[in-house]
Amino acid sequence: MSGERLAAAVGVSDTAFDFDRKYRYLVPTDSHSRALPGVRVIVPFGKGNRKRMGVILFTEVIPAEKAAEYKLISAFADTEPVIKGEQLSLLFLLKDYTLCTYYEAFKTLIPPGLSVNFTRRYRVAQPKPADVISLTAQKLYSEIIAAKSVAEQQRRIEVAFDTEDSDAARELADKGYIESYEDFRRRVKDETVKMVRLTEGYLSSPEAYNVTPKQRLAMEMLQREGTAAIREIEYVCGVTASVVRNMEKNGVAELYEYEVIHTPDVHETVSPDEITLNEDQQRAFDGISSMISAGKADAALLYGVTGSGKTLVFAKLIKYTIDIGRNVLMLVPEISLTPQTVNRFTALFGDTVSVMHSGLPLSVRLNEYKRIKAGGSRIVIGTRSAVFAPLDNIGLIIVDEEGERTYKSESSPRYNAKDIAGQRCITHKGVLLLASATPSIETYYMTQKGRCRLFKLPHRYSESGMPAVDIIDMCGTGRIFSERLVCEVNENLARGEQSILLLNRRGYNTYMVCSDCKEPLVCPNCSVPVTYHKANNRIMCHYCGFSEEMTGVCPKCGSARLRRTGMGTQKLEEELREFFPDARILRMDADTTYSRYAYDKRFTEFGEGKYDIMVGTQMIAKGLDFPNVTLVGVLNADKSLFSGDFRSYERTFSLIAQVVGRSGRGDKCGRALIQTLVPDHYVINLAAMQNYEAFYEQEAAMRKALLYPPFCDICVIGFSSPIEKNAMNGSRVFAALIKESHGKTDKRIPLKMLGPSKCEIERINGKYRYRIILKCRNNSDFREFIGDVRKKAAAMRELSGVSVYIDINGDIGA
DNA sequence: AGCACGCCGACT
DNA sequence: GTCGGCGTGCTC
Repeated sequence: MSGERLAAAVGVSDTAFDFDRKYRYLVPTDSHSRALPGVRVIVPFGKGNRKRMGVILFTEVIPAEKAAEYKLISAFADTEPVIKGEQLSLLFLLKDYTLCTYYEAFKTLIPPGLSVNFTRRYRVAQPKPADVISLTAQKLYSEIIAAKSVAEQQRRIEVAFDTEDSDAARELADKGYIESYEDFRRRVKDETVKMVRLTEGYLSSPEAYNVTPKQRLAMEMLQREGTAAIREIEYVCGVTASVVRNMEKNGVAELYEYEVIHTPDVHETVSPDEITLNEDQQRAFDGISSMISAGKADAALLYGVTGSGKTLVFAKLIKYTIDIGRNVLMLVPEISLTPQTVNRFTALFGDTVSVMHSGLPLSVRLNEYKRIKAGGSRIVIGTRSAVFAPLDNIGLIIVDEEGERTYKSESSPRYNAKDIAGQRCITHKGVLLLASATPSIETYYMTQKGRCRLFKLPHRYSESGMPAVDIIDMCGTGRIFSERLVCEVNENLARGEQSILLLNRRGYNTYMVCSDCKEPLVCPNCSVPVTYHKANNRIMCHYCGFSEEMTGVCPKCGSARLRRTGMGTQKLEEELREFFPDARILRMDADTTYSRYAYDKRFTEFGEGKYDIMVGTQMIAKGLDFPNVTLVGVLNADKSLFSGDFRSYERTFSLIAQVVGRSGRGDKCGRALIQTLVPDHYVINLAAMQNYEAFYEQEAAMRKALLYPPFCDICVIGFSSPIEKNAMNGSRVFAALIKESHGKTDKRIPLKMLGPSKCEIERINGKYRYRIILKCRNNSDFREFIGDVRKKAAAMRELSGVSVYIDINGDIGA
C-alpha cells in the first residue's frame, strides 16, 4: 500500500525515567534497509529539535495518516546493529528490572569505546548581527574574536560559559553573535592516566634543585608513595597540575603514562587434564558437569571453605564445558583479582580467553568485545559488566565470591550481575554456578529451598588444614595490639614467615574535635566528620573529596584547641614502630592505595617476600593467595558489626572468615588471632570457627523474624536536594503517593513501608538525603506499580528539583 | 533534564 | 507600552 510508512521505535538518550518511552520516528524512504533493531540513530528531540542519540528498538509499518505525528530520523550512526538477539532482550530486561531508561540500558550493553556523545559547541556567527549588546558582552565578544584560530575562539567561548562571564556569553548567543551547534564525538582515545614520579637526578642529589613550598608538598607525597597520578596530587595536596608541570620543567619529577594491565608472570603450566581433584572436589565436579551436560537451565552453589581449591574445580568444569562445545563466562568481584585469574586460565586455555573489565584501556576493551562477538573467544573472564559480554552458546556461568557486593551496580541501571547471569543461563540453557566460602544468606536459602543445588568442599586442599584460631578480649587494654599478637608476629619475623593484619575501616580514621565546643570538624558539603591526614597536614572528606589545609582553628567557635581523636592510623603507626621496629611493613589502607595504580604492584611485591607484614582494610581479605603467610591478625573484629544495616552481621562474618582463611595456605600450618571487644558475640565466634552453617541458621532465623531478605525484597527510594525541605517534602509526597496508589490498585501487592526518614549520612556533596524503604515482593506487578508512582511523582511540584532514585534489592547502606 | 509558551512586575 | 521574571507542561 502506497499510504504506508516505516517507523522505528527509538530509545532516546538523556531522557529521564518518567518521560522515557519508545519514541516513534519515521525512517527516510531511502534507508529502510538500514533501519534495524540495535542500530544507533541521530534524532531531533523536543521543541528545539536538539540532536540526540537513540537506538532503534524495533520497526513497524504505520498508516500514512499517523506519519504526520512523527519526526524523521536525521541520520544513522551505524551501518549494522551494535546489539541484536539476546542482547536486545537484555536491554528490555534491564529496563523493566531496574527502572532505568532504554538508552541507559543500551549503554551498559556496549563497551564504552563504542559510545557516541553529543556536545553542544559554540562558534562565532558569520554575518555579524547589528543588535545592541551590553558593555560586558561587547568586551567578551572582542576578546573572543581577537583569538587567532577558530579553535581558540571556541575555547574562549566555552570558558566564558563556564565562568562568571556566562551571562555575557548567553547574551551573545541570544543576540546571534555566537551560534551553537551539535557536535558528536566518539570516545576512541583513552583518558590515559598521567603518572608522576621523582627523577633519578633529584633522588641522587636533592640539594641541587630549587623547590617551591607547593612543590615541596607534592614531593613529600611522592617520596611517601613513590608514584602518583597527577589527579591524586591535586586531590591530596590541594595544588594544581601546573605545580607538577613546573616540577617536570625543573627536572625534579617526570611524567609517564600508566600501564593499566599489570600481568604477573605465569607460574602455572599444568594442563587441565593433569589436575587431580580430591574426593570432595571430584564429587562437586561430577555433579555440576552432569548438570551442564543435561543442557537445561540450572543453578548450583559451590560452597567451599577458604583454601578448599574451588579454582581447580572451576578449571576442570571450564575444560569440560569447552570440550562439549559450549562457552563459559566467569565473573570475579574485583579488577585486582582478574590478573591472577586470567593468568591462571590463559595458562590453561590459551587465547580462547577474553578479559573484560573497566581497568583495561578502551581500545583493548573494544577489541575484546569484538573478538567475543565474532566468536573468537570461548571463555570470558571479567568483573560485573562482563556479564553482558556478547558471548554465545553459554554452557556455564561462574560467579566467584558470589557474596561480594561489587556484583550490584550502584548507579543506574542498578542491576545485580548475579540476576543477569541467572537470566542468561535460562536463555542459553546453561548452568549458573555461584561460589563462595561465605555464601550470601539469600543464595544459601535457595539451596535449602531446593531451587539451587548445593555442593560442598568442607576441607582444605592443602595438607596444612584449617588455621588455629584464637579470640582475644581487648576490653580495657586501650592498645591496638594485644601482647599475644605481638609475640606471634615476632615469632613469624624470626622464622621469616609473613603476617597479615586486618583493620576494620571504621574507627581507624583520625578526626579533629574542638576541646571548647566539643564539636568534631565536619565537611562543609557532607554531614560527616573530616579525617585528618598528618602526612600533608590536611583535612579531607572521603565522601565528596573535599580537602583543605588544617588551620588549627575551630570554624565554629574560633578556638585553637583542636585535638586529634579516634584510634587512628597514627596510633597504629606508633604501635607498629614500637613493637616491630625492624619489620618491613606494607600498609594497604585507603590513603596509600588511593593510588589504585600501585595496588597490584604492592601485592606482587608482598607475594615476592619484599615485606614481612601487610596491614590493611577489607581489600587485603579477598581471594589473594600468599603461601608464606602463616599468621593473620584481626585488629578490631567488631567494628563493622553494629552499623545499622541488616547485612552487617553477614559482612562481618564473611570478612573475618575470609581473612582468617588467608593464613596457612602453603604447606605450613597457619594461625589466626581475632581481637575484639565482644569476645562472646556469636558472629565473631562462628566466624573464628568458620562455621558458616551455624551462622546461616542464626542469621536466617533473625531475618525471618524481622522480615528481611530472603524473606522479602527490599526497595530503597532515595531523595536528594540541596534544599533540605525539598528533599523532605519530596519524600513525604512520594510516600503519600505510594499509600494512595497502593490503596487503589486491584492487584495484590504486598508492601510494607518504612520512612520516609533522613539517611544515616544526611548530607553528601551539599545535598540533603531522605529515603523510603519498602519491604516488598519484587515481581513485575511491583515494578510496574513503583514505576507508575515514580512517573506520577515526577509531575508533582514538590518533586521538582529533587532527584529520586529507586534501587531494588541493593544495600540499605548509608 | 532542557526548552518553549505564557502570564504578571519594573523600566524607557 | 515592553522586556523579562520564572511557573508549567511537553518531549515521537
